[in-house]
Amino acid sequence: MTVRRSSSNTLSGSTLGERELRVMEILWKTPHLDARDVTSRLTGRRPSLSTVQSTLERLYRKGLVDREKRGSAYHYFALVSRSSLLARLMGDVIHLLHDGRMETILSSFVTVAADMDEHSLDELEQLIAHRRRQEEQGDG
Amino acid sequence: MTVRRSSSNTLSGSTLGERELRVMEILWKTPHLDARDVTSRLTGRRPSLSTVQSTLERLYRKGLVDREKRGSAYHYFALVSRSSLLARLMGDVIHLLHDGRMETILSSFVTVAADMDEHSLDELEQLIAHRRRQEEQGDG
DNA sequence: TAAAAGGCCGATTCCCCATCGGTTTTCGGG
DNA sequence: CCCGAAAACCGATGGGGAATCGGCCTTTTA
Repeated sequence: MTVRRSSSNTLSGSTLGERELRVMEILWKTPHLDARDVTSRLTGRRPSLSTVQSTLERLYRKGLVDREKRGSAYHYFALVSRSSLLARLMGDVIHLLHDGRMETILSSFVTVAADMDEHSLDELEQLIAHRRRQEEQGDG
Repeated sequence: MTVRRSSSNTLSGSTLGERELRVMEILWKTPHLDARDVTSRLTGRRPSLSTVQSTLERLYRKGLVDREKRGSAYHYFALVSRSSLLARLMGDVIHLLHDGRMETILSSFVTVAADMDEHSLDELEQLIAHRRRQEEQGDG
């Protein structure tokens, strides 16, 4: 049956797997670890060293981490912060469902924030104010 | 090689494929279509009817659409709105990267909004105000 | 230089989406 | 009530990415 397709999951360009996430968490907590260190810090079932190496390699190719040769082994460190990655993934999701109206997006923002914590609206306002100040300095 | 894993992409419970998204778009635009109608509204390369049926079936199982028998065929309609889905997917992403500090999340919100449109901060503020009014009325 | 440690590659397994063809069910008309 | 068409249903096929290792080659170092 002649079947032609490009990619099954065009959803987000920057999807991460479970293990990849765990590894990012470790690198955010403690930068500059080699594959062995990362392996030893994984909780629960420990995959083999080469498995972790593959994971790190994938993260490297995705541009989420960088590395340096230190002796024989690479030392890895996160290239994107947790909040950067969060922003990126949110951007992907938004781009995916964008209908042209900013109101739709922002409304969903507020919904999520409100559902999460009763004080988040206050914090959100403070952050907006902070952001404004930054923009005035650097851009205004 | 004995390999045991639960799921490769625990990223979001509600991930959608490309075609699934297209179909949702169509149902948001025009509710109550059967598989044939949906197929005819797909732009570009037209998959066969059974392909679209499978897609609708998957969306049905995911709880994103519901259906009613009308004669011999099902009529499908969206169960979640575009903005609901957006909120859901954002919630998934956030849950995934949550480090316990609300500030991280909200900061990413603002970053994304600011990157998207220079006026979005204003709109965001208005939405927060609107939300507050709603909460005061319904929640005291 | 030889052992050890690490990187790199290919093979597997899993899971999910996309895509159909073929079979069964259903429905409306004669 | 029976038949043919249309739809639903089922199972096979193929593709892609993640996770998982074993094994081989390279590099470090004692």
